[in-house]
Amino acid sequence: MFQQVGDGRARGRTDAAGGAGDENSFLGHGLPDNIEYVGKYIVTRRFDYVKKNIVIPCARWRNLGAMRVSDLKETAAGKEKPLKYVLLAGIYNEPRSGYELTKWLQMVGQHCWSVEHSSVYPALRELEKDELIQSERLPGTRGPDRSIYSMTAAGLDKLRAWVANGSPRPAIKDEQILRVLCFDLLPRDTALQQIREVRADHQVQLEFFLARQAMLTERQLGPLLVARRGVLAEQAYIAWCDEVADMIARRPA
Amino acid sequence: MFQQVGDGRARGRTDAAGGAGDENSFLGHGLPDNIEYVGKYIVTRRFDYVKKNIVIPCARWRNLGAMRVSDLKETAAGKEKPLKYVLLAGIYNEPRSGYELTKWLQMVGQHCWSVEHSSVYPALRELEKDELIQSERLPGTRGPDRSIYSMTAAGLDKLRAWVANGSPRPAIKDEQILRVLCFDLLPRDTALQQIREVRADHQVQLEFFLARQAMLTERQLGPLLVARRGVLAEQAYIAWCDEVADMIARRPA
DNA sequence: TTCACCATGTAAGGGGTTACATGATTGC
DNA sequence: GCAATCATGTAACCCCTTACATGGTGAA
Repeated sequence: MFQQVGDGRARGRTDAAGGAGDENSFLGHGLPDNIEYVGKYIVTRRFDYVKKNIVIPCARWRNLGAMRVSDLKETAAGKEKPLKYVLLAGIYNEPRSGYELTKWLQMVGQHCWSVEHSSVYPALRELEKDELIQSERLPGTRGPDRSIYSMTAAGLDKLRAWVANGSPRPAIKDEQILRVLCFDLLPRDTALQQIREVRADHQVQLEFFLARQAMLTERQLGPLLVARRGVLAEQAYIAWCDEVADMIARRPA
Repeated sequence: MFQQVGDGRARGRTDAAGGAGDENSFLGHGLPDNIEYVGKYIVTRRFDYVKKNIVIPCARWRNLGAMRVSDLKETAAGKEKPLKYVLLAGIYNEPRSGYELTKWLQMVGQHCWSVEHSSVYPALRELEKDELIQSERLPGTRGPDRSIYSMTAAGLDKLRAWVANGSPRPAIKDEQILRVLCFDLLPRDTALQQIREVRADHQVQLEFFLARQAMLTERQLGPLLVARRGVLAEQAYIAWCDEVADMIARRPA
């Protein structure tokens, strides 16, 4: 019940602290409350090994190391990769084909989770294999037939559990901000023109989200709020572009 | 000069259209203007193979296929992975160690390019090997010595060329927006509490960027504008959270 | 003495993109 | 008939995260 790590370097204790009576004690220390996924016992030697799903407060365990954090992984049960939940969310709002999900993510989902079609189709097949979604073959309005996916009861439960959880912070990769960081490397006019082009691109995005917002009512609260996020995010980006342009324009060179 | 693809399925022409006189013609068609990186000749059979760096307008080339788009890759010369430019940008603004760059990206660069330290150190070594940066060993103020990296002339040129280019659109992964999309799966109070927690987290971020903005002047225009982006982005996120909370609160269930 | 932080590294693996592939249908 | 879009798929590979690793310093 207490697995020894087989790398020959383990120097810690390997005896079990187990037994029914001391389920909450480990080598004399009480287990901290904020441990979320615990199989039976925890030993780790570094605070920074332990993030996000499993939190252990500090190096109190430092010299006890024999078991690895990764041994706990299996206890974080039923965790799917994020894309699967993204697809479940898309299907929940409206039964969709793989093609439609891809388009939806690339248009509407621009600002939350954009992926290529080559990731979507395999993920859908896995979801169907796990019976979280089901498919129906329908003739295409134009073009070939497509498989329309819809939720199952199990899928709905899974999605609900995911929605109830907290999110990690948004992960953003935006090279443009870093280019602006180095704008003093460029002649003023080059910089100005670049930021104008960026602004124009976000203006197009903004208009898309505004149009989408206008199509929706409070009856479709979820999609409306997602569109609102698009509007607010693009407006903020455009406002920033304007500030950048102003500041650059006032610059001497 | 016109490479035949060796998969046995190539059915196209393999004769060169080359020669000094017809540099801009190919099999009777003029090359479109919007091709950015062209080695010598292009044949492709799908529009959607061709993205971002190389743009070919349509299936006009469809039945000419013999060469693959990937054969063009080497012509997009000197392209490094984005992280390297990110690090160059960080070092350009101020000589920094790997540890400092990691911290900088995780704090200041939250909203543009956050990475773990295990990606940073190898990338720095590659940059140094290519002589785009140089390092100096300095005693740590507290803790062990560290390698402080600074730009070389070659690195500065490389960075300037990158800054002058356009950026791809920001890539964002934000699960929270998709959770909101499905908020009607949750009891109203659960949803409200979740969005309040998210708001609080972004409030903390906002205050960080406000403090940083207050530290900077127009003398350090780049860093100031990056901080401004943080402020505007977080304000927009908080405004969205408030709208979400309002809408959810007015909801019946 | 413990805790938190400083500072740097390697190995494995995951999740995603890119390139490659096919072929039907509608619109100009 | 060319162009664009609909619709789905596979294989290779890349970048980054996660986990694992070491060890010094300063504050309570």
